[in-house]
Amino acid sequence: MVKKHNTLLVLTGPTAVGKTRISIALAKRFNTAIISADSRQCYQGMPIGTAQPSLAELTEVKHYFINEFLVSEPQDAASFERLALGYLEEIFSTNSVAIVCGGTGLYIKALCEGLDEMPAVSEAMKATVEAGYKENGLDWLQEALAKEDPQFVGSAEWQNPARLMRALSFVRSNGNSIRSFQSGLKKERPFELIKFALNLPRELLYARINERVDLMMQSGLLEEAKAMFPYRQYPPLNTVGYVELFDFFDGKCSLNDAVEKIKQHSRNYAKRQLTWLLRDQSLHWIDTNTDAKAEICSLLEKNFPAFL
RNA sequence: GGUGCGGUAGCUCAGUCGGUAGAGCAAUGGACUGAAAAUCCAUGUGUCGCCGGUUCGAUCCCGGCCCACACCA
Repeated sequence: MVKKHNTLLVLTGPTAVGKTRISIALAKRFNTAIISADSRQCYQGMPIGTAQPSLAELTEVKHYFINEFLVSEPQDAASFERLALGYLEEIFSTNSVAIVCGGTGLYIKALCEGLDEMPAVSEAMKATVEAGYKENGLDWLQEALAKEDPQFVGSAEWQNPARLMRALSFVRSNGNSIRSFQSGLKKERPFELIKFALNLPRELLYARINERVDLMMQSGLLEEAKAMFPYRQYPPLNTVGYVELFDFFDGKCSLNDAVEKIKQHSRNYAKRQLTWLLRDQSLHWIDTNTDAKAEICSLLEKNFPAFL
């Protein structure tokens, strides 16, 4: 028997565009599993705020990287790349099609193109640098980098403390500039890729986001956030839907204001996702206003008749 | 009715010792290879409540009016 090429179907798009529903339909059609590419749905204890698939959906179709980790064990793009490649191997052992679905563009890029290999930075060093920044500010970070990592100076992200802290803790841990590891080269993957991005006219998307936030509140987001409140210092809780409610718990704003902020920040987030995604020339864009599933299938038929 | 405080960007406010004004948030666009639902960057003409007066010139000073809030009756 001739072995068919394994194929990874990627389904992405801004938050609340309707990815989950369509990914389930596709998974059933191909009788395969779904790998979530979502930097927040992978944690336990926040199913409502991160809009995880429902329990029914999760039993209907096998999902990976959903509800899998504690918020005290933060994941990142590199761990996702490693894990997802493992999941894929498992899926491809019995199936020639796999689906990745999620809105975290960097994770999808990590899986499809790979991240450059680089040594780890110790947690202790991260903490030291972060403390230094908190105490001495951005100038301190910039000056330290100017001295310790001249190669990084003039970086496009010279004002971005998150990037600077990583760069500084990286040189201090490894002795070399993080830049010397960043080749930007794409890795070869042992499977075909077909990438879809779902979208909606902006006004409609924003209306859906607003509605979904109200739905989350009706479904118990407030209680969920209350339960996660003790873990707020963990990075995964630095998430739209939780930080705003934490502010409410702190007495910084009314519940109503918090909910409005969640909507607003979700809209901002959707725009950032779109900005990232729009640069990816390999994406097939699909308006979910139309019958997205049919559109995807017809595109698949055209490009990859072997599947159907 | 009286007194006080205020009316400036979509919102909250700052400011101009008189030369037509600026922050935060929002909005819009953008960046982003180990926190990515994070983080960062760019973009600010608005009858400075209305009508008069003083002045070369008023959003700023003066008078009147309207509106909001607080307190006193």
